[in-house]
Amino acid sequence: MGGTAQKHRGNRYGRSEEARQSVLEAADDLLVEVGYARLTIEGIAERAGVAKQTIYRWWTSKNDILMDAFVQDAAEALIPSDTGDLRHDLRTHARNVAAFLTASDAGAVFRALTAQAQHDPALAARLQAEHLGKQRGHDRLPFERAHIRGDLDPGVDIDLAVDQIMGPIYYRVLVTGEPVTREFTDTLVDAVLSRG
Amino acid sequence: MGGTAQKHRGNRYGRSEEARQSVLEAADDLLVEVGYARLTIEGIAERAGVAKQTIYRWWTSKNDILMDAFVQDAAEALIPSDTGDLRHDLRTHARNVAAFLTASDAGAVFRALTAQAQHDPALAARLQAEHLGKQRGHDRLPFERAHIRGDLDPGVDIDLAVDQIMGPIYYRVLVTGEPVTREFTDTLVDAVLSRG
Amino acid sequence: MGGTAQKHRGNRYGRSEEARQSVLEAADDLLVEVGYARLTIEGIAERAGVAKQTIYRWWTSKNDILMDAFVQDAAEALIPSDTGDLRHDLRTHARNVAAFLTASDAGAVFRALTAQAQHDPALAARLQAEHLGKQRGHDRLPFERAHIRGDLDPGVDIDLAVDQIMGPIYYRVLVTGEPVTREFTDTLVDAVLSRG
Amino acid sequence: MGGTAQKHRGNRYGRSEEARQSVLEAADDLLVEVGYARLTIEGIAERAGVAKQTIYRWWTSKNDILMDAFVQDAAEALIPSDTGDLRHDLRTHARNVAAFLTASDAGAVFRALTAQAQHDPALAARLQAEHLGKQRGHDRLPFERAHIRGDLDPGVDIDLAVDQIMGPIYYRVLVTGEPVTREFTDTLVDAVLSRG
DNA sequence: GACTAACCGAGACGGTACGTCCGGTCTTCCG
DNA sequence: CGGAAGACCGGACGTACCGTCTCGGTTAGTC
Repeated sequence: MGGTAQKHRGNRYGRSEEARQSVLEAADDLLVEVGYARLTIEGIAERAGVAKQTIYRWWTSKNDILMDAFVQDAAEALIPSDTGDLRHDLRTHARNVAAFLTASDAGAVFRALTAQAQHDPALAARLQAEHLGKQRGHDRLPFERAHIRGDLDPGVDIDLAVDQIMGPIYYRVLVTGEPVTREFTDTLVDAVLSRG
Repeated sequence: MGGTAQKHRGNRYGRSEEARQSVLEAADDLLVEVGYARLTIEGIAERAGVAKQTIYRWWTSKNDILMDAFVQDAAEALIPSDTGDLRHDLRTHARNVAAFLTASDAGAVFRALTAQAQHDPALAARLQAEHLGKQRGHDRLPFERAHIRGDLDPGVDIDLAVDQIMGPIYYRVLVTGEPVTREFTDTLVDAVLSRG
Repeated sequence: MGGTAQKHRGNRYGRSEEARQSVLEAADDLLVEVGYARLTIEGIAERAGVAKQTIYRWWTSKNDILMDAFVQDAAEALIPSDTGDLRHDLRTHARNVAAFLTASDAGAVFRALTAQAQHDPALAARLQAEHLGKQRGHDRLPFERAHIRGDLDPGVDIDLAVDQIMGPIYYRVLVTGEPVTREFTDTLVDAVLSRG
Repeated sequence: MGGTAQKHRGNRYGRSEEARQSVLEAADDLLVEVGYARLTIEGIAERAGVAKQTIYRWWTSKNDILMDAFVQDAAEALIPSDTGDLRHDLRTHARNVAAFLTASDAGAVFRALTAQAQHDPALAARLQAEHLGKQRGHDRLPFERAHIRGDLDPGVDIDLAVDQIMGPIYYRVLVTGEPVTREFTDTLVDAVLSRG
């Protein structure tokens, strides 16, 4: 990315963008096909048509690869709309988050990464820095816009409100495994907005 | 236990209770000492002073062992008190759940199991059947007691209320990694009770 | 053996003859079916319908079992005929030895035992004591009978003569793997008798 | 050797000659030290300072390793001298064969391989192809040289003569366990030469 | 236009742990 | 007290990946 990697196949002036892409795609595909436990670096290398050493030159672990793949895929996702109607924007955003987590390939990668982050502080930090921080910013957006518009009760703690909407969604996905319906997300939004 | 396993060291009339205990304790200890990733069945066997085959005779995987260890440890934990005051009981329970998740050895095992359950449906099912189902029952108890006492607004959806309190707690623990303070849990309880 | 074992199934008055026979037959059968390398004590026990401990109570190793099985089977075999004609008796005996080694089940057991005796001195000693010593006596018989009849040149070293006939037969069977034909054994006999 | 394996430590252009040698020497040493039965591939790997997988990459079994070790060691051994005197050359050769079989490390490996070849046809074939065939050629040499010199009775069957000398030697070594004395081998040679 | 440093594929290597098989021992209950 | 059953500790099996290390080939800027 960025401009260092061009079309060459790799030499002292830069890495092979082609190899990079092959690896990320192979990792994505294999995660979906065989699952996290059976995802191996050797398998990724073979599927990508790349030497194992090439992977070790640029990534430190399979989590590192998945993290890159996830960042690339999920880069622009999950920015809430801005219709000027707080309730509507929140309801739509909550639904989108639920769909992302339960129905998309990127969501599968996210769940795998979140799982591994439980026992890998470095991964947890990267996930926080490169995704969760930004995502929290997105999750706060509807409230901040409403605040600017003057539509928001000044007593509202935005971080708490975000936790109260997002928390139960992630809880169902990661812990209880229950389906996350539209009724459920709408109710969560309404509960937060009806308070105060 | 149960009557099948007695004092013998294992023969055709039953397994060795001593070996069973050694394995579960070794697994617990090693998880805390070296972490999930470096927890191996060979390591458990060595620490427990047990042959590897004895482990494979009774358990199918290291997750299976951890599940047993967790069920044994967490069996009686996290039952909410009953003071007759719904708000008080909920606040105390929420604090206890948070402490369990973040500060106890059993909580560490739970987080590891929840993580692995993301890519192991069989483990997810066992976790649901042997812990989460029962725990949800416990989490509902304060509301049900209040309902019986006539202290609860009849319009309250108990399952939703539980998700709204527990969801954000697990979300912070498993996803964002933020600390779960007493203020946070109290506020969650109050938000649920103030609605309607 | 001996008379201590009768029809009972094993109690304080002696071992079970039935179990003994089952084990020896199972060992014989399995040796032919799966070969020496895949012959296991557990396999013999299962096939014989006998507990492993019963085998360990009476035998020390699978070689020990095979040795018993072999002694029982080959007990009366390979005694040379006595027609009064040294050349004829030797030729017939040499042919019988060759047939035993190459074409019989007992011969297969013998070859397996001889092989293992190369790296098991205890087995070598038992094989010598319980079979080879007796067999050497049988191999010498035609010469001794001829000696008594006065048909044998007094200068003949009987042990050497036996080695010169038997040696090449065993050599072909155990080492070169060449077929041992009637022409070959007849020639060996003639060569020994023509000398002197 | 031969050009494929050079000084490198093993890469796609060839294997590590150093590892190959370590394994063969470790196998040789351990066979003598602990005996065939206690010779394990793990033991060889540890002694050789080599990974188990490296052994499995290049050899199929411990017999395969021993076969390689034997071929390398015994390559040039046991070629009979050529003094122009058939009786003398045969006597010397017979004594050398006996000494090889009973007193040398390579002979110990040979006996182990011959033993295993009884129940391993593939090993028997390799032993035949890579050693016994060549050795039989060597064993025939004195007779062939004498034939060329015109010193040999044309009626002599060389293969039979070789069997009559070598057979009893191997028989004593592999079967009866009797010592193979100089008198014994000399007598065998004389018996073959005095016929006709 | 030859040189050269970094990247690339390929894959051998020393390791660790896997899950299985079997050896030999021990314990329990039955006959 | 012998035997059936089978759990137990121990150790080796053969396999799968790990992460490291050469190799020879390729490529693009430099001299």
